[in-house]
Amino acid sequence: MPELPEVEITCVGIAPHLLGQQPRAVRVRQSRLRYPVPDDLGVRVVGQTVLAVRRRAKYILLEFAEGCLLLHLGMSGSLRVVPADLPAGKHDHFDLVVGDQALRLRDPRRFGAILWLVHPAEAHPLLASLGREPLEAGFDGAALRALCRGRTTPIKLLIMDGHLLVGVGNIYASESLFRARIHPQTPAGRLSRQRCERLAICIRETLQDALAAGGSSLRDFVHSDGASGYFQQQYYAYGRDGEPCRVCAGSIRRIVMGQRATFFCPHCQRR
DNA sequence: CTTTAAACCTGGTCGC
DNA sequence: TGCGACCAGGTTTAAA
Repeated sequence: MPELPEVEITCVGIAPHLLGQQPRAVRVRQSRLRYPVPDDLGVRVVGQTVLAVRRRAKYILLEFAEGCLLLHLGMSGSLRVVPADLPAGKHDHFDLVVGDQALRLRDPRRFGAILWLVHPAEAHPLLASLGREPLEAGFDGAALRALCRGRTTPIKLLIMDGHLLVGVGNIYASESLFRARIHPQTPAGRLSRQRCERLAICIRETLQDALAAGGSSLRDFVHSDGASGYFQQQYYAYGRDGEPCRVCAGSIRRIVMGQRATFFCPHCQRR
């Protein structure tokens, strides 16, 4: 699924279609997502005004006076704004109908989520324990170093731990570490101040570049207005097992960390 | 507390 | 063409 940049772009893409609007219906075609879709969603949102559309970590939050509609795209989810009468496809599980349009969730793998959070939404267990936003002012080398202090966990797993830092998924974790020239298995607590500084910058740059590129191209992601997928970003490491490093021409390696594929250049990236 | 693996689900690709 | 094995962008939960 989308990582932070893709979720952010989705959020920005759908917002103008929803802000200030009052949904007139919800359609739940498949309620068995990651969590059961609440059956009283319609009661909560129909006729209520969308006051804000925002992102926290990889969650999209539609704010209403009484609570928030929380959307998560899981591994394969996408949100599009489509004509309200457009026939739904096999994996189009949910519509929020606004005027003659519908915000439509498509999610083949059904790891996504739709929940209703009463205010204060931030107190909900899913949101309460979330880590720092990497693009927020104040996330710098010192902040990252504080997260790393005393931890032996490999740095790649640390920057993917949503309770510490949000938004960095499997692709951008490998990409950020490549840019920072840090070996993914380096124990987090053993990174020098300088390397923490560099990694913090590289994480931000990696995410910013993806944002600028319109999000990485992903199999299941489609732009919110229905345009075709994103421009395919050129990765330095991700998915390039056995291919030449773009910096040193050495061979990119694939290992498994935390059950996830991890790509790095053994020559450029040091512990 | 930390670390690790299993679980949720569908579909695409690859080798035989 | 079919079929099984393996892979995929996330995150929670349970077990060790």
